[in-house]
Amino acid sequence: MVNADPGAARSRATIRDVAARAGVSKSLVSLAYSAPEAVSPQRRERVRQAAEELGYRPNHVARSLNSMRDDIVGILVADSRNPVLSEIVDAARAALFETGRLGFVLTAVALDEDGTRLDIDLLSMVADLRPARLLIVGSVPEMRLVREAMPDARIVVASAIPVDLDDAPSVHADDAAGIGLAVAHLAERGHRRIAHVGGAGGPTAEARTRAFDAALAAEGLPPGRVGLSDFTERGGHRAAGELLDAATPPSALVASSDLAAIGALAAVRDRGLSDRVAVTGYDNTFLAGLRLVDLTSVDPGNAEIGRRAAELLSTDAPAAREHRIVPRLVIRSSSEFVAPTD
Amino acid sequence: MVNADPGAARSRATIRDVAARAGVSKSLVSLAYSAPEAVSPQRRERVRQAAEELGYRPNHVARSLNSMRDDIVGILVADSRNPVLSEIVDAARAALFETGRLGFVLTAVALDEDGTRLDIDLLSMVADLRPARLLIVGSVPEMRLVREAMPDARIVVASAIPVDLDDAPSVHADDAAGIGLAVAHLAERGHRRIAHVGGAGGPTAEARTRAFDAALAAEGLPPGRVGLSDFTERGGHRAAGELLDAATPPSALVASSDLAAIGALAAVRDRGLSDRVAVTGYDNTFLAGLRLVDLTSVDPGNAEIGRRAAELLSTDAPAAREHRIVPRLVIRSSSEFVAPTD
DNA sequence: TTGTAAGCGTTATCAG
DNA sequence: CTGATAACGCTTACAA
Repeated sequence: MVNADPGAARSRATIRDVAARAGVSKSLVSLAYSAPEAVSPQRRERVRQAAEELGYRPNHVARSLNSMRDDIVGILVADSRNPVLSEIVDAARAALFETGRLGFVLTAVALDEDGTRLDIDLLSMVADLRPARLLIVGSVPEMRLVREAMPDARIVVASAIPVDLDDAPSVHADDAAGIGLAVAHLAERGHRRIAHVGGAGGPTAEARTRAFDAALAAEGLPPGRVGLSDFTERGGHRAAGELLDAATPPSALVASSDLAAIGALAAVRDRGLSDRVAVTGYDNTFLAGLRLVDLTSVDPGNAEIGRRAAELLSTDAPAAREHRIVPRLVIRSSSEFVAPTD
Repeated sequence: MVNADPGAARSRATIRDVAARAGVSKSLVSLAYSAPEAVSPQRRERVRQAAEELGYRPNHVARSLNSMRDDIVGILVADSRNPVLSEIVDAARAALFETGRLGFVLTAVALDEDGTRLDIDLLSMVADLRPARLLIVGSVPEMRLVREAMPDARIVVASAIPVDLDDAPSVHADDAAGIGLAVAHLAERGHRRIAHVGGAGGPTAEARTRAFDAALAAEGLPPGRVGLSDFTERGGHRAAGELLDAATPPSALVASSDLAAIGALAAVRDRGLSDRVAVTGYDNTFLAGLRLVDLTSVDPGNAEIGRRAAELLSTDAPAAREHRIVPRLVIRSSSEFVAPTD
């Protein structure tokens, strides 16, 4: 049998193979990886070389089996197709990589007949890997279950309010400030009848609507109408249509998302009101930057949210419960013009 | 010490706890999961009940440590932000779920200073989980390394041509047919000077360009110009601009992606040529369906690609090397009108 | 049909 | 600094 040949790399080399080749014990090899400074330089080098020759890589699974791992961090993302969340994830991954950690991203949310549910199987697999740190990106449902599955992990939530998870710091954009920027910008351009397209689709939407009301008041403007819309293009189109067809239509629309804003833009265009009705979006996704769209949008600073979250995750120090990132407004042609005087 | 109390669920229940509670041995519990029919109904029920009471879930990591797992399948996606790939992944996951398998998605590709590279650490972690089956979605670089890391796994490639992986079946859209649909549609509308926006950005782009040339010939049309563009909006905008500013501009543009088409649409609009120059996209992503865009696009049938891939993955039977999914054309206003006569 | 024992690859403990 | 030895949670021959 060929298998009898010890040199026949049947499959991956193990720590034993490395030890044998380097002429040391298994434990020394293990040490050489986990606490290099505790091993004499000569031996360390021999181990390194043996490992290289054999193409050895430590088995993550075996490691996770008997100790919590601080070198891997789980990233649970609520919706893998949401570009906002993707940006945050990418930034966080890059930052984690800097600290020498391996971030693996899993979409642990499944679409159920009635809404979204946490995929318990996937969650338990993540838990089995025993990551010492976990990043939750977006509004993952049933966060309590996450904590139960990983009672000892440090958890940070990005771009969502932690629910049932009162020990997890969160990093998110300051939506009130963001909406405020949009409203102030429009007011500055002379708009006085500003309406909101949004308010539906979850707590984030509701918070943005409240921020809208507050921002109008802060600018000394009369209360604005709200066309109820979720974050979708269809919703924005419908809501904007209703607002524009009213007796006294607004001259500017502040939408709760870029998609809703794009729907609103279509409604505006359909009525021949382009360059008469301003529109602003939210999130400054790549959509806003498309030449065909060219939408003024609030940039929540997703990359910074990701970085800050990674930072909070990497430390062991206690952290403030809430971290607000300051948004900025990216002005494009959808709102550049001055409000027409009635 | 509280720990002395065996009932104090320190953390997750293990197979031992279940065995103790059910009054059987560990192995029987294991058997009850892996080969239920080999265990007497009474014992099986007792095990089931004990497991439920303790909230026991098998530890995936421990399982993977000593046997290849056919219940989990790894999904390697080339670019988590590509909506086309996301659709395929979602469809595949749903189909895998039907077969009782757990599909976990990992983006194993990292952006390097020079291009994309496979994230070897992540790949080896996937390999450590020992999935019996692996789905590669999109053009993952260095596929050879994937095979090396998992020599015994069944691999299927979706939406990409397997490179260095001659034993893996692939499922992808029939791009030649797709481009053919777009060209035929335009020809039918009276267009005779049709140009292509694309050709750059990888083998897929090149294949689409060849298909474009062939399609023109098939329609009996003269060869068309190619404005070199990658899949991005910026690329499409630039390339379309050049084509439109030529001495004899085309009356229709066939783009290699929706994004490139959207860039082209902007170039068309900027020149006041809307409703005079038709544009078609490729992939029929949600972008094409936005009212503001309303782009005719080739739908490659991503959901079906995902389903077929999952199907091929789930069986053990040898499969044909290449599976082509038939695309269809979704006609929208960007190309509905009849070509203006010169 | 059930139980015993030996791994899977690694880390932790604790004598040398 | 090194090297046995015992976990980690599970599967899987092999015995009973």
